[in-house]
Amino acid sequence: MSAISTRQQQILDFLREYHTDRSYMPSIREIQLACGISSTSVVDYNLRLLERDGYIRRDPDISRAIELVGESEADLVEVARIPVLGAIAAGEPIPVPEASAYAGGDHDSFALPPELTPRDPDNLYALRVKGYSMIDAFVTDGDIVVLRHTRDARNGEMVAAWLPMQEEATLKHFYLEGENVRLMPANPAMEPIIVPADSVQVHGKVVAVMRKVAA
Amino acid sequence: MSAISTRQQQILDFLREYHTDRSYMPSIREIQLACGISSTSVVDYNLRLLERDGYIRRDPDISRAIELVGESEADLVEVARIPVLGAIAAGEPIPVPEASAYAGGDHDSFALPPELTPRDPDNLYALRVKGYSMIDAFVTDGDIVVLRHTRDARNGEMVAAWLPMQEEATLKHFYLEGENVRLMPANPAMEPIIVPADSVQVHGKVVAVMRKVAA
DNA sequence: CTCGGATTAGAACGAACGTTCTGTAGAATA
DNA sequence: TATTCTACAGAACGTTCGTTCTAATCCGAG
Repeated sequence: MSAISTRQQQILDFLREYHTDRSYMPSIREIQLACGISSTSVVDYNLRLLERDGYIRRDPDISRAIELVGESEADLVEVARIPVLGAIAAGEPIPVPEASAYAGGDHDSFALPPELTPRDPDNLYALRVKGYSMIDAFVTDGDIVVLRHTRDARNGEMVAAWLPMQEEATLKHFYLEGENVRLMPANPAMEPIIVPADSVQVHGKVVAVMRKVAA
Repeated sequence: MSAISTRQQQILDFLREYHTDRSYMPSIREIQLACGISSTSVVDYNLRLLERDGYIRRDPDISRAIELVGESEADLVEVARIPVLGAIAAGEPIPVPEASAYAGGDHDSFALPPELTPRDPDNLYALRVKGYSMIDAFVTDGDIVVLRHTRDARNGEMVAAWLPMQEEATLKHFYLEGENVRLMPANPAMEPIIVPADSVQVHGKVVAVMRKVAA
């Protein structure tokens, strides 16, 4: 790509701005007006140069058929939108996802970055952490935990579990040992909990944790 | 949204297909042709219904100004790509971002979800956490910490600091108190560190933390 | 059956729009 | 100085395109 004139940069900037606003491209006369150009032929002239140099692509005879090549589209990333179903706190039952929740439910949603998205992005939901009861899992008040809804876990996986006897919600590593379940804190300095297998309700596996640090 | 007729579904499908191919929308006559409709007025009629029911949005008098609301555009999210400059560990100096790093450097990059992106997404970089020395900040091995590069912090902000005397990197809340700096662990059960202000190098403020939990 | 709303047809109008032609002014080149 | 290339200006032409008007057809409710 060769260097670009002020005029062409101006047009390019306007194209980007206009497109993010309206999701379609301006007409030549709109470019003319916005950039203070006195003739449509000048716009056409510069668009030709921009196309020759590979900044845009045009479809002849078609209105507003300008495409920005590369860049602008490049940092648009496809992310999984997952619903935030509610909060998880020590003494409160864990919200249960209904089938409808994953679709276009009226929940808040959260964009999980691709780096944290599992191969299989189904049955994911998120909960906001309330309180400081899960610091043994390096999770603190205000964090978002992303869960995959499942009723059974494999050994070693971190699960969100509800203990009906204790009336307690917790995030622990899961180990099934015969009749019992051992729930191991992520922090090895803390003590495990061992409870009968039938008094543990696994609500999902923890997939990711994210935290926005207050300014 | 009310139910949708076969014809309208057909048009909607064509809009999606056409848009992914060309990145702009078809004209009414192109819709007519593609869907085997005998009159442009029928296309217009059905587009009106689609707009009334909230499936699309149109800009009157403007060619090809049809927007698909929600869905197709919705899971494409503009995210900030931030460079991962290296690792942060207790006994190792904190990597310093060079000016070139933020641009098209050859670093790994990470897509920060919009929910965690600050108003001002400049000077952001990320570090991978090595080891378990920062559990008092609820940060553990393998976490990604997102930092905003700055040399001075305001009281209360969580910073990434390097203590040259102790040769130690740490994440703590920052409080300047006269000649000294008090570094408070996020976990209130831990003890603060108080050091002379000139023996603390603030490398950046912590903006976000993210963790992928092992399957 | 009749009535009324929903859907389709055909045609035409006029605005929006891309394109092209002619011409000018300045900078670069020789 | 003469020449050429770049950038801009103004106007006009011919499509493309959204819109509208009228009328026909279909179909379920009463």
